[in-house]
Amino acid sequence: MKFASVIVDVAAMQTDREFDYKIPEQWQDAVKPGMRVIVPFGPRKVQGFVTKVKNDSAFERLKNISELLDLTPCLTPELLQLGDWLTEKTLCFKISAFQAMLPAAMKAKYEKIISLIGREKLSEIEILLQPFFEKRNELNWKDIENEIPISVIQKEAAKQNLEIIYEVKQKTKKKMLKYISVNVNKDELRDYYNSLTVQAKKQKEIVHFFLQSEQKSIPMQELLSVLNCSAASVKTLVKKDILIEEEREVYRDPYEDRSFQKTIPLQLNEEQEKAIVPILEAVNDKKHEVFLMYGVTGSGKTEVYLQSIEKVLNEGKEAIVLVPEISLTPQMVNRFKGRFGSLVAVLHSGLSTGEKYDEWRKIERKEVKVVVGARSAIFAPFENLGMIIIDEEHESSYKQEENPRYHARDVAVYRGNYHQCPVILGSATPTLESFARASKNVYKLLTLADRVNARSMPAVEIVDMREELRTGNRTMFSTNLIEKLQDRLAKGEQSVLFLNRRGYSSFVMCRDCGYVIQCAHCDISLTYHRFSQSLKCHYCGHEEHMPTKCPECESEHIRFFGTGTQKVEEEILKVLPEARIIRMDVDTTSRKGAHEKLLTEFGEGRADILLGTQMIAKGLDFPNVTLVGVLTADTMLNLPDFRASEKTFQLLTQVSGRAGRHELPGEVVIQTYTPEHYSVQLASQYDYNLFYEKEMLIRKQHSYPPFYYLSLVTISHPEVTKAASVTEQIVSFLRRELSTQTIILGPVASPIPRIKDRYRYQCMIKYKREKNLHAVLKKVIEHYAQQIAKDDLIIAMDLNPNTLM
DNA sequence: AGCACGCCGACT
DNA sequence: GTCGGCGTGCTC
Repeated sequence: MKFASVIVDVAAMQTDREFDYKIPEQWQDAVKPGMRVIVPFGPRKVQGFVTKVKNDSAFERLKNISELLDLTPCLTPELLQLGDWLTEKTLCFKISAFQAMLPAAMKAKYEKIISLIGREKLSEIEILLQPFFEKRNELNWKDIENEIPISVIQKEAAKQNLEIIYEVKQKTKKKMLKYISVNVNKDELRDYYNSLTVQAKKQKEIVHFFLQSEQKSIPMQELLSVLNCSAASVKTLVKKDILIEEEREVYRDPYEDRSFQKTIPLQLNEEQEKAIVPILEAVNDKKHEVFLMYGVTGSGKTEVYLQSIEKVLNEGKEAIVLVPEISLTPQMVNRFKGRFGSLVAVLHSGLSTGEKYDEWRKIERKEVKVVVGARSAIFAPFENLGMIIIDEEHESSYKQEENPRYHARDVAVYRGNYHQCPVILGSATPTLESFARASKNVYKLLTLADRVNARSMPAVEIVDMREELRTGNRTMFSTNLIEKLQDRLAKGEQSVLFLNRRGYSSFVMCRDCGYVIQCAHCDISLTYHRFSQSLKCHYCGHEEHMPTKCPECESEHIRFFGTGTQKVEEEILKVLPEARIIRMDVDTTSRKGAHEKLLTEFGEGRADILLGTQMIAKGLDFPNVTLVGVLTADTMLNLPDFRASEKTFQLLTQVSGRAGRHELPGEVVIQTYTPEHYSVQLASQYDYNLFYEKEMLIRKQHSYPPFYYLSLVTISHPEVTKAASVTEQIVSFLRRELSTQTIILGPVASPIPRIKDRYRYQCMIKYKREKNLHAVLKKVIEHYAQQIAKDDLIIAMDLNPNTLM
């Protein structure tokens, strides 16, 4: 008799442990750790992951596993182990860690069905229920839960008139297609063809098709349409065992109808050559090393990636490439598919659940060797990993902002160590954390200081918008920028205008009394949405009408402040009426494929100006772009975020890199209200090193990363006093438990003190070495487990948070 | 989490 | 005397 330890799909403190089950006889040899199963759990059935298979169990009254969902484990031994690590490092539930590693399609869906036990009993049951069973024997719980009191159903269930069935369903199935293939050899087939009479015309055609065809099998649909015959005649042949019918899995391929221009490795320049040598060495020596490839925009990092991967493939190994969601553009995909063709799987949020699942299946079945994808692609179930690349290493989207709050960079280092393979972090503006590690030789620094073909970085001009205002220019464009735009228009060159929306919202304010309209449930101002003429809250979704007069003073001078891309577009057209503008923001790119369409349009020169938000900051490479304008450089600087300067520097550098990437020289105009700020100044001079030094000093002064590690505990509750008092208790507990060198700040109200009618307090922990931190924080959660479950208390823990909001 | 069980007040 | 409210505890 064999037993399985199972982690069940119930994300809760009390169920966050293994439960043992008996493995039924027929699956004794089949069940392996890492497989998904369906198990009875209390009165219901849930999905679970087998973590161990063993010969005994300490528990006595064991139940049987109900169903086995996988033929091969979907979690490799490595991923199972990684699950333990994730659970410990991010303080999440084991089940959440497992689910984060798999495509959403593999998460179970639960259904509750009420089934009538015998038709003859229909008259016995509650009159209320009878009409529902008039035509059918089964009802979906969802359809009746609001129609009939639950007690009625429970009573009938107790009387054995009804049965409640708990079903576990898969979100997405494999896409199956019916295939027809030949079941006999060519000679037999020919004999059979000759034996057919003239009446069997269609059958003859079908057999003839297979006789002259190279392929042994063909999708049913295709066969029918090619020969214009009916399914009946095929069925006849299947019945006679000449043909055979089978279901086969097919992939939903999002790139099916696209062809990729095959590319060959480019000649590397001296710098690239110097950078790739240690990488190839590490591959050769099967050595785990982390490389920080610090390469200015346009220095040809991607070509180094491609040639490194080529080496890895030649060694018979696999590679993972992470790219930020936002720059996972077709341009980027093309570069990888162009070089490695069908060996590449692509994983990003633009794909449907089914498409993502299919790409993942290609990885699982080892049909691809390279994965290009966003954050979660770091969990690709490769078993022979030879390299992990994280492009744009500094991007904050590599950190998941929900449980498990992991950073893909940390997972990459873990996996690199497991597989003893190199990890490459690439960026033009590395995070201070990574650059500091490179300075201490923890990471190996590879530098690409020049752009390929020695093109110079575009000249950057900083425009002081306060000065503009003083000279009477009240528009959002400086005279300088308008002149340059006009110039490009005249020359037929293109411009990119970047509107920094982060940290900036279009709030509504009364010009008479200064009243700002806020959300009723959150302490945050509402955002004006022109499209629906309404005010929305970004945190809870609350929506209300745009008022015609101020709710405070009844003044009619109430209007919205702030700038959306729509507004900017209108403003440009006032000054440059002949300009053709493409606008890119969440509104214009929400439809599938819209993003790509707009970029293609711009690339083909069908517009003069590309106007957009964050999403145009990186990856774009258009030869005709010679001007980049940043409308508001400093909106982020005012956020309560210790990384504000770093993010501003990164963004300005990235955006500047969009201009003059080809023959035509580029120019950049940065508009700002704080031109003297070092992040603006140094970005304009492309001086990363000086920025690094300056920012490091400030981080040191304030005990922020990379000098200290950071953890943030956020406590929320519907009552202010409760939230505050619990935070107070937690802070004093932490002060007792943690070392004296550790800095514990709080309790303080969160930067956003209330979200969805919940008051938020936080406590910040700054530490250098704190061996027991994870255990201590876990103790905190355990201590409040009761209140979390019953009293609507939420304690959120973020180890190494990206933002302090 | 989601469900059953059980204890208490309000009702036929 | 029963119905239904929610607090408590368990799920292999």
